[in-house]
Amino acid sequence: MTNHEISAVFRAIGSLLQIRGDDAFRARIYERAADVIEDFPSELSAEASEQNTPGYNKSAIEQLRATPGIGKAIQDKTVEMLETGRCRYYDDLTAEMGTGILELLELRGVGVKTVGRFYQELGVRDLEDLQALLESGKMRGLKGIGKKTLQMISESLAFRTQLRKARPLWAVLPIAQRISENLAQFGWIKRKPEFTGHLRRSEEICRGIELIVECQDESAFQFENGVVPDSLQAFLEPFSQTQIVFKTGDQTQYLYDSDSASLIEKSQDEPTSDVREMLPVIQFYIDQYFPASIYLCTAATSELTLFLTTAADAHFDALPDCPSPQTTEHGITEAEIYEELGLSYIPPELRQDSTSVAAAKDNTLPDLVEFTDLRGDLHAHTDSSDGRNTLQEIVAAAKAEGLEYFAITDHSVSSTVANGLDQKRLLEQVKQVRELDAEIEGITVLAGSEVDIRRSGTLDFPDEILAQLDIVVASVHSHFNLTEAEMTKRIVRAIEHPFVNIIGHPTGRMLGRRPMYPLNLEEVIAAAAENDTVLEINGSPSRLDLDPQFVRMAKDAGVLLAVNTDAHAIRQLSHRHSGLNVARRGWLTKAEVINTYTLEELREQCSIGVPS
DNA sequence: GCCGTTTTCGGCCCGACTGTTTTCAGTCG
Repeated sequence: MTNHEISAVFRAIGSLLQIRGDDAFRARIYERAADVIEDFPSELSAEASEQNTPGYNKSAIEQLRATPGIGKAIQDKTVEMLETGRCRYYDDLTAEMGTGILELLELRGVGVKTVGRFYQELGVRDLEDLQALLESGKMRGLKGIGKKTLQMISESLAFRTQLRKARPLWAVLPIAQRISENLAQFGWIKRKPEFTGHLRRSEEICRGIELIVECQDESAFQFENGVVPDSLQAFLEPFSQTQIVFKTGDQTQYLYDSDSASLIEKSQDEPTSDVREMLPVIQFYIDQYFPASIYLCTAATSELTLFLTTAADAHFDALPDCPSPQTTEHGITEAEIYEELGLSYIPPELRQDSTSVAAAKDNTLPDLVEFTDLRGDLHAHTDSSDGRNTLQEIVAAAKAEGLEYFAITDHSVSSTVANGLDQKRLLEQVKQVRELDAEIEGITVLAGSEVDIRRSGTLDFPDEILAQLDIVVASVHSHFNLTEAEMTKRIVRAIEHPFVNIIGHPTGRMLGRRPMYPLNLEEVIAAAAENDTVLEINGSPSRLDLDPQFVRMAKDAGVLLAVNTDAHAIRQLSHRHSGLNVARRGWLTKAEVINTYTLEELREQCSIGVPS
């Protein structure tokens, strides 16, 4: 198991204990353990840490045990998970309570106390139970839950229900990776499975998992006599609660019967001429709601399959012609397919809608920004506010990543929960940053702040303080329930502030948790263009804010963007990757992303890197 | 469950603010 998976188990234990009404302090220990392991600097499993010994990474476990708050019980359960892949304590808890109850915690308007009451007093075990309860009217008159709260729960429930079919990339990726790793072990697979569909397009919200596996030869997916190889049976076992469909290339469909491990021919659908319907594929559901497709191909058909399955429907329909399924022995490459279609090559991230097809026809597709173009990060936190690492640690890590410059932007005083810095602490930090910058070779450290935009649009620090900073990122962290007009005015006011360089996570959305706050993006973008204020693409997988559609709007208005990590720990420096994906999906070129600038260019063109 | 002893139990608890409700749960990063 990976650190991430272990962390998720501990977090679930913590939540379940609270819902059941156990000791809150004990529950908190599990949550803290989840935090520690999530951000642990090395993988605890020997495999994941690439040590050759089987089992767990011994020195990492010792280091974990030495962490404050991690005791023997947590260590034992961690080792148990690394050795067996299971945690008996967790299994017992979920056997008693189910896992559906955890989904209720994601609802807005309720916390662990209310969910605990639903569970303990009303016997609610999942979203369906709650939905039924809401519809029955039994929730009305419940102590402590008034009309407004009820309304919020209802809306949030609808948001969650929708989310079962459309999930954030960060939630889907680990499942897809696990499936890919499981498949890769089988002898009939020639090389590691490849992501396609939503995953290959790097969509922030996925509606399915689609993988391509290249088989040794076609016999691997003809399934003659209804025989399914043992390895595939083992693979499909966890999904056998849902319908599993096998399609061969000739439009024959089979239903998989897990009891007899055999295929039963399914009544024929209407014949179709859509070549995508003729691809050999195994389709099933990850759980009740989320579809997965595993496309089977050979070396000769792999790139064609990749091409056909990467395009979103709207994009596919806009293609001038459908590529012919005939292939040569070596197979046809995607580049050759585009050439044949009379189009310039369209990067997977742009195969979302019809607009890229039109641009490919005219040869006007942008030259998209590349990961290697990124020179620095302009939004990161240390343990002075709510980051996990010290200034020295995270700067050293940024340097090791090859960054040329790195801005320290801890929270400001209003963000009390995040231990925001007051003026005195900020000025102390600025001094430390300047000292570190003078000391360290190979990277420039910038002194900044992620300043709260207050309710009225004023900033959390006076001008004479802001003037001493190299960079000011201004963000909204409170009062999310303003009207659209109020929120727009608030943010525009911050944009107009002469010392603000960048607006951080401009729409405030949290993928899978809450939608963006009401905001008139046209006005915000127009103001940013007018005032030369940069808008942020926040690379945190749970945000990915701005959304690509807004990135494109900003680009078209001539606004520059910053791809920032908002790193709260060293590992989160990797958020540059997810941020870059968004930039590419928003059609950005190198010149439109300020992190690709040299420090000198940043100073001259963005007034970043110098006190105001 | 963890920690640290006045060494085998007792204390631990992100916190200011909001909004709905009437005394407290939820929110924010």
